[in-house]
Amino acid sequence: MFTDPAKIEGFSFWRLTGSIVSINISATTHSLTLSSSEHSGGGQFATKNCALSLHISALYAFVADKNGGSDVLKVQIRLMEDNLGSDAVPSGPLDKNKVFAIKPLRCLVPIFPSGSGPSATQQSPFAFVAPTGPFPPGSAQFFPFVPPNESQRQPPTTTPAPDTTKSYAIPSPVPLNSFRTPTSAPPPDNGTKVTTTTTTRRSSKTLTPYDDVYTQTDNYENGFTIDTEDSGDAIKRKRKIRKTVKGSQAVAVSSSEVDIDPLVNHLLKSFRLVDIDTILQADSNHELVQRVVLVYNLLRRKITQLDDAKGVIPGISRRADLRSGTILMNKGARVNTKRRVGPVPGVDIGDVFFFRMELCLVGLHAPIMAGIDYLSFKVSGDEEPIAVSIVSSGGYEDEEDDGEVIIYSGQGGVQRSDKLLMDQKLERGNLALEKSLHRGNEVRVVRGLKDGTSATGKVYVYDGLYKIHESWIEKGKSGCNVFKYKLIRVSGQPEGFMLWKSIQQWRDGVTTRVGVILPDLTSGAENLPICLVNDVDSEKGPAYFTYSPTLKYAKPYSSSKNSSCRCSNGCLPAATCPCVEKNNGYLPYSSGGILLSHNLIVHECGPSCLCPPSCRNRVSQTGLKLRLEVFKTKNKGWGLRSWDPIRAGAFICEYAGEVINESGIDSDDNYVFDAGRIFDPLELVATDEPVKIPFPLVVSAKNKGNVGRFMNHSCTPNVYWQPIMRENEEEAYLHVGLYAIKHIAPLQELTFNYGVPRGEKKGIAKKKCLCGSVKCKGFFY
DNA sequence: GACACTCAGCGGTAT
DNA sequence: ACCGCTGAGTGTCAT
Repeated sequence: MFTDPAKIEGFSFWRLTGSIVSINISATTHSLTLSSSEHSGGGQFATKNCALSLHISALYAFVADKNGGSDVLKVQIRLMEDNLGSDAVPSGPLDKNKVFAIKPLRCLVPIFPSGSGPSATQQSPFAFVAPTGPFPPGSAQFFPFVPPNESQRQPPTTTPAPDTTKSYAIPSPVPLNSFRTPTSAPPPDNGTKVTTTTTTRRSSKTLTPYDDVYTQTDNYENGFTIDTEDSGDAIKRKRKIRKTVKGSQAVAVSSSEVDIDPLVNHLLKSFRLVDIDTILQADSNHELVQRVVLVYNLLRRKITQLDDAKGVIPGISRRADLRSGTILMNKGARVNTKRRVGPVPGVDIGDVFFFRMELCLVGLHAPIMAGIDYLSFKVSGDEEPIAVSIVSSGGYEDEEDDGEVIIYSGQGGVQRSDKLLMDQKLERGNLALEKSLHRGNEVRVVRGLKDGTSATGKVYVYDGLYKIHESWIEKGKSGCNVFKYKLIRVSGQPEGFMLWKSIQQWRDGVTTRVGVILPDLTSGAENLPICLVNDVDSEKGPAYFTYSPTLKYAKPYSSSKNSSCRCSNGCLPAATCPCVEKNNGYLPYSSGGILLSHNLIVHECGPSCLCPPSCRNRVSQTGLKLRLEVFKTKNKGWGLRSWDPIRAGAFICEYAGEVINESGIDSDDNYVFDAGRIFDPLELVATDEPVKIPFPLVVSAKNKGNVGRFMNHSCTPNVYWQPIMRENEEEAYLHVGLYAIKHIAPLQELTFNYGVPRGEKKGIAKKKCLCGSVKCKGFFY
């Protein structure tokens, strides 16, 4: 019981002015959150302005007698007083015996005892660091901590100023500690270090979720009323529950969506994404996540291709990324729809994504634009947002140090190019981050990075869980207030973004890749170097061969009446050129060089076409775009992988070598590519036709070849091959293009399915498959 | 080719 | 209704 005035000594008081919207008090976390609002125009409340969170050692609340007909809440707060700097705070005569009245007033003014006051003698286990700095240069103090100016001190005319000289009667005080549930225990401290550096503005102690909250609402005119557990409906917000249209109920808003509806249905059916709830019981989350992203990209690429063919039509959306996402969402083809704190099933650290929609579809981050995803927790009838994930894309002025720390800027403030036009407010995502700071909940972090392999694109890397350790307000470039949050990665997680940093350093030559045998095994034959690496054993390299980036034809197949194009600026999708027509009227590649659909044959422009080498229809002819490396695998000899992330549909490389006769296949040659083999059907298109090639093609890369020869077999590959035709007027050259099936994170091994020889081929022995996939057949040819 | 600028876009939240 | 660390395209500028 709080009866002895002496016990108040050593604690700070806050005189609470301003129109307080809510007061949340957690007996578990020993924190107090006061939200103040501003009376904005139109007689409405904007619950915007400031919230203040403090760690308190004890708090007592009382309901006083009726004061002029309305209840008046009187709150006495005791704060630990360590580090209180008397010069930075308004000091003055302070009667510590006071219990202050809280009424709907206009601002929040801290009052600290003078420096000569007695220091805290009761050491609380809860650290309280005074909100008085030091603050970094250029930063502003959090609003409530700024010494108030006179206008702030002035109470509004409509409400009486708190009487700080008059003592209130204290009717039977009830310590809030009594609200604590007896079973509530402190959370496990997941190795998170409690930082108490001098710059820490808040205690970074891990906090439990508020399991017990004393909630209060403000109706402004009538003062405060105490909210009991079951009377919070006034502020209950009903969450809108959207019904997703499932199954055959097509969305078909626009005519173009009607066109692709059969394709969508086919994709969903062949990828078994029709009724995810049932499927989930049998399939793993991982597989489902993969399939959703795969289907999304197939659909997006197909829509892009269809859009391209139509040309630019003003007023018609070209956002294939959004449209394909919407279609899948409406069909219910998404996973992890229930938003959650912590990891998302089926998504691993290091997974890459290329569109915000993908993050949404797999349940990693729901908003398609906003950087902060949060959800509301029901707390005693009130709702309080907590952040669950952020996307750090460098859109604001973020900084990061070693890849484990992020200084994240809050949202809002109307961002124009790189400047803020107004102060950010503690609302929405910012408020959620603030709450998460005190709750100490884990926040998923997605790093948005520039995709070096694409001119405009971005890559999103899931970097695992972080915790918010600090928050403060800074003045941005344009002088407006920006909220800043310091997030530190939870330790013990697999490498995520750090890998990207390492790769960047290898690329920049800052650090050397461990185990490099040759910096460029092509000796300059390709336009990018290909590293030879062995960090597994002492083998010095693969058997000798001659590097040749192109396919060597002894004699081309003859072709009749083939037309070449005359597109001097390169072939365009909407134009009618013979090369586009050969591809059934669609240019096979996107402007970024991504294969837009799976084709029976890709007809690229040939040697006699008049288009430049930069033509969009010459993707496989312009050399490597990805920084590849040949590396020693643990148990499969040498393999191939990429330093760059790879988008689904991206051209990786050709399978180069010497074209040989079918009959000339050497049984000892492990570097044969036979286009005539039977390949597992790819569920990539709305067709069940197997790949047909116009004439046999067998390539041996034993003596001569390119990086393609190092790509190993897998029963669940991430790469597939696609016949590419390049024609002259009289000659036809068939090539083997290797394309990414799905998005591939850096340093993941690139594999394709080697296929099964047709009929009984002598000398081609089964080899033991070591791909390690759950669907491994155990052998390959 | 590196930005600056523009704008439609849509799920989610708040009103 | 409003918001937003999109994404693609176009325009502008300094190399």
